[in-house]
Amino acid sequence: MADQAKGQTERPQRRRRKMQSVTMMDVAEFAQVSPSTVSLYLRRPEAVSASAGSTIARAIEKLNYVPNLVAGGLAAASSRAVSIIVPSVRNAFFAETVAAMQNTLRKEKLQLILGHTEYDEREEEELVKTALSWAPAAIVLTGLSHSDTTRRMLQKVSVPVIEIWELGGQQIDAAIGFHHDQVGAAAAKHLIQQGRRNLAYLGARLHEDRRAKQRCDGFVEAAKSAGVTVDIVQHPAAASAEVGGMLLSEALQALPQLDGVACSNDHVALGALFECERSSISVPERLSIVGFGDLSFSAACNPPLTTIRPSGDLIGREAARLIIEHMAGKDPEPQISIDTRFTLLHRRSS
Amino acid sequence: MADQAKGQTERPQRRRRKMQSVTMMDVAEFAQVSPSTVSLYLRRPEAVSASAGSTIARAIEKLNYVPNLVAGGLAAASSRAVSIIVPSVRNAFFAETVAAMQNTLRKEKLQLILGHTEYDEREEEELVKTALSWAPAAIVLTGLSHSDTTRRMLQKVSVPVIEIWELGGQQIDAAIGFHHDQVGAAAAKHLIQQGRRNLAYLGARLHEDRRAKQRCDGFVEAAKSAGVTVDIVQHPAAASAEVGGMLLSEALQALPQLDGVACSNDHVALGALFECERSSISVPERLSIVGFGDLSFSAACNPPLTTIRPSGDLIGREAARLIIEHMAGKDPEPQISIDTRFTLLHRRSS
DNA sequence: GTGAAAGCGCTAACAC
DNA sequence: GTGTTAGCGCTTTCAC
Repeated sequence: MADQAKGQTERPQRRRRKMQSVTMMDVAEFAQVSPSTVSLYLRRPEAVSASAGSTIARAIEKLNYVPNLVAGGLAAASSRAVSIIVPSVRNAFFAETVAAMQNTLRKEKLQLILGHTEYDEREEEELVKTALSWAPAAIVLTGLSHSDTTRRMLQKVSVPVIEIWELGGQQIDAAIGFHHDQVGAAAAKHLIQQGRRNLAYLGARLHEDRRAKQRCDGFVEAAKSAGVTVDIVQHPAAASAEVGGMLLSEALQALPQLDGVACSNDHVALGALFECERSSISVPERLSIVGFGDLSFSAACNPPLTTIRPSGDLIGREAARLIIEHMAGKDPEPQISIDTRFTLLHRRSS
Repeated sequence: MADQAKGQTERPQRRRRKMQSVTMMDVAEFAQVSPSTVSLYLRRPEAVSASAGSTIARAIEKLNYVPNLVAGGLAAASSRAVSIIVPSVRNAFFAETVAAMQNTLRKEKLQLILGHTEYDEREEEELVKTALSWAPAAIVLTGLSHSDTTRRMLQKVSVPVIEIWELGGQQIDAAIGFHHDQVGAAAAKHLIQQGRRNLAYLGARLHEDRRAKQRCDGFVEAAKSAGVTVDIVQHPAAASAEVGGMLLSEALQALPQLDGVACSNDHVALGALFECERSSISVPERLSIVGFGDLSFSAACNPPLTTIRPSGDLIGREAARLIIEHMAGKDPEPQISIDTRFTLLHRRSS
């Protein structure tokens, strides 16, 4: 299987390991040029004469040559891989960013290497270490909070580091995202503007999800400084509709006057909506609900959910852009931070 | 930044590229052993004497050595990377599988390289080609349907290929998943068992999503052979609650007698549920709804959604297991196919 | 159990 | 514009 399409007397005593069948050298031989010309053609076709170019193209086609990126990465001391580390791709927010990055990077033939921290800094540390051993073109992390070791490793290294989905802390190099406390504040302001005076924040996994915590804090602070009643009701489990339902009934019990809630995200908000339905609490008349995320169901539920959209895809595209520009030799301004903002979508749940 | 922690007279005229600061050779020098011993220690610690082992361990620690997996991959002609190609990680089903794989593979220090086809065979072909150029330890594809070129490339290559999320077609090598037509049939049987006689399938993106189509076909066939009325209502857009609402009202208009629907997935089912709420159609009294996926909201909505759970995480774990076993030298039976089954969760929407 | 030697397939100076 | 040359950092025989 390994030896077809190759001159049979060429390398007679190459040791028989599982090797690549057709290499750049084979292409070069076939096209009657040197390997470096082939290499050059592959990376910068315009730098090669038209005639040589087309001969090489034909040879590649004929031999069915697939370049070995591993070898290329070793020789160039930097691979065409980008390492991205997120809490989990099960989370729709990060999935969207990963998908957007991948879709932009693939046009440049860059590969994404994925890692999941599951919200664990130790795990992140391991992931960063292995990521580094791939000599990636860039490494993308979620959030600004990392272990000291992680931070040290990353600072020592010449790979560009991009932190996503959070702004407003100490960043290693580039950061792309938004201020989560501003999200919380926007939700509070919106509810107050709607005449609500007894607020609560329904929070899920606030102890682990730093950004959800920031949104919560921003909410509480804005409410307090506006002089309205505000409370936090939370659950240690991950955000889900089930948790949302539980949190809302708990909140209602604690604050019978409750007339406005903001939620960790739209899953929680959806659960709150379901709970209102079960308890015949009319939304938004008796209670206003604001979510976060603008997930796929948010515009379709009853009533449609007022929510804050974070543009996770923009984050991914911007990250990809930074990486591509860096590879093109453009030296990025250090410590750059890009605010992708967010949008409050006022729908009928408030 | 590249030169610290290294003997300064050792390699005086190494050209100044962006190179790794501390290499295996540095570790060997420091530990007073040969590089091959270090290499051996790293891969099979038990094959090295205890004393040498601990000296090397200390050297690694001291120098803060991070192995270069790219170089290793080149020398070994196979990298510690697994390529996984899915339609999109935005889709919760594939996200779950990817997450499960990653979580299993990471214990073996294997990396996941991710690619998105966006349901495009041409794109898949490109992705497979680049995947191959990474000399991955294995390559994982979604579904059994690929372009001829893709299939040919994959067959010619010695990398293990695993196709996931579909069973029952012509497979390249290993396949892990379930029969989607059986899912459809199970939904139909369930509805009929509940006394429903006028069924419809609410399908999203049936022209692109082959597996959704199979579920639909299985549904229709089972219904027909049971002698009940059945219809298909579909929309070209991706599955969403919005589409679900539209499809249900369309179905209701076409079949006023309609008393049972199965949906492309739970997003569509949720939308149907919302539409019932808006139109005051009581579920399940007047209409039964069955979804697919058991997504995070499915148990929490009103009424809780009867659905079919596909165990996407099992698929991921099994794929990872196959790969790990293969790397351990275990020759897998060729053309193995693992049926991960599915479970119908009877909740109150039917 | 350990080391010497020979690459893996490619890139990037640099000379021509 | 093209070829020559010298590695990139590691793994893997094969002796010892």
